[in-house]
Amino acid sequence: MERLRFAPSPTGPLHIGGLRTALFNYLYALKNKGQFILRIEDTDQNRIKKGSEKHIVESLRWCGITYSEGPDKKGGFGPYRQSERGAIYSEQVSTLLDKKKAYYAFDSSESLNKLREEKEANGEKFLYSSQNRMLLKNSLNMSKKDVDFLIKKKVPYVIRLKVEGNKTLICKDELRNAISFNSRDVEDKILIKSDGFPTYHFANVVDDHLMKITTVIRGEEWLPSLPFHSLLYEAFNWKKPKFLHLPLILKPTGKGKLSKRDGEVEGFPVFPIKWVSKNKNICGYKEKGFLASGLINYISQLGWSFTKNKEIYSLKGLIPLFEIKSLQKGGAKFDYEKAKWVNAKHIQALSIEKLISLSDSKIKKGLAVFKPEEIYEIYSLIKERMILLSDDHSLISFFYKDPQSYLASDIKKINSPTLVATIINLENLLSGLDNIKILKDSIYNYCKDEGVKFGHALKILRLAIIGSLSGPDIIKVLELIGKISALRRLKNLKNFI
RNA sequence: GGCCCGUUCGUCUAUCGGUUAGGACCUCAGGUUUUCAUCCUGGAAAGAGGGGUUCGAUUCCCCUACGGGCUACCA
Repeated sequence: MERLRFAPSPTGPLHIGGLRTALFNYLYALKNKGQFILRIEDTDQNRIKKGSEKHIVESLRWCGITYSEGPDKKGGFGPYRQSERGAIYSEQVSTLLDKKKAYYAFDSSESLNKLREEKEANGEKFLYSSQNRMLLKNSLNMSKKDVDFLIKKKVPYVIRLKVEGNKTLICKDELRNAISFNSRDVEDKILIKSDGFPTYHFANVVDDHLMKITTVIRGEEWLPSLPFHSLLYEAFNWKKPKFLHLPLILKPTGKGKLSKRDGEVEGFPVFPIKWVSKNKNICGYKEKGFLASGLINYISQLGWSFTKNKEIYSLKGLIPLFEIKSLQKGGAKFDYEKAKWVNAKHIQALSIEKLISLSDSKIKKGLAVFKPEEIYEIYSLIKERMILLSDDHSLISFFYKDPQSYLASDIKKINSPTLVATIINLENLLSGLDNIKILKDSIYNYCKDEGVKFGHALKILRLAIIGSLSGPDIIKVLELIGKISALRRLKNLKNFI
């Protein structure tokens, strides 16, 4: 059985790159009737940000990406937070030490940094690797007695993997096939840090093995670590999972991959749901007015493709379609316009009842003066114009609130020497009307008689009623708000000009 | 700099050696709706460059260019 995992670090909010990784793991697991689990990789105590784990969990929940095991769920392979698995890592690293596949290193990070700088100044490169590990301060070139002495004296140390030099390593990526590296370029990376915590590399490999992960789907930024991870599996003599590295999601403009900071700059969200930290409150897709299904649908197509000339799918609908071979290798630029278009399609697929239930309390309060069937009518009118759920504010408020002002450019568009006269005529027409249902015909006939363009008359009416030159069917709006409100609004416009 | 990955319309993508290189977003032009929008029709728009292999290359190989990632006791 396939077992997939999403393994984020709680160093900040989950962003849409991470969400897509989670999504593809989820899709692949479900497509193969396997399991999808969540594991929190909190091995860097310094970078943990409070609230991150909660943000990750709630984002996934909002999106409907469910996992069967995780920090907040029981499972047979827990705990699911790496910070709670310390004993496991100590035990595992000691087997590596016993097998002489790993060694103690006593070099301080300061001394190594200095070495790196010196080498770089000469245009050279420093690697803690087979090339020069014998020149450094580690258990490979010390007697056991000296090593024990240093450890006993509590001299800080790390544990590194011993990587054999000058071997060709062929690693397999499910998307790119064989990738070859030379092991001399692979560092003896740290397995256990001096604070006793494992590094990402070590904890990740140990946990994937112990949690029986069969396929690892992660971002392309991990591709350079693949040879190291492979070597680690080999050092343990463990069976490797399949690896698949997803193309990165790129910034819409400029260079590089999309990062957590881009949203604020580019004017679109980068988090599924809002992120609240100390004195900041950053809006997410949910708050922006996206449907979870719309967001998921859009990001699923970054690095994958809309198949069969159909582009709108629910999360569930995506599952049977998911296939590794239909994944893209190159990075994909994020396109907010298209994301909105996809979202609009998802809104259009909603029932009116559902749409009504999704509106916030402010709107519900404003609409309280209307009868239920009228409210239904209002939402039917605006639904097709909605791109974001939050568009309801601008689309609905004029039903219960008179326009407060008009754009000078709009006034200019309707202005003519006969403007005031036309407004007065419209007022008269309206007030003399017994049945508002025949309003449209009355205006039409009036226009015909007076030689006024029907479109022009309706423009004036629209500006007066909703305060804008574009909006839903103005006749229907007028029927809903009633004669009294309409007359008041016409008067307001007349007074304004 | 080193190592690795990638490259089809502006953007997301289809194409499993032979196609008028298809679709979607965006955009432009028409049309329907006696108003707005929806919607419909149509247009513009691409194989980075150079070498091979082949009867034939967007597709396979090599080189170059460009883009990206990694290069921490961060993930």
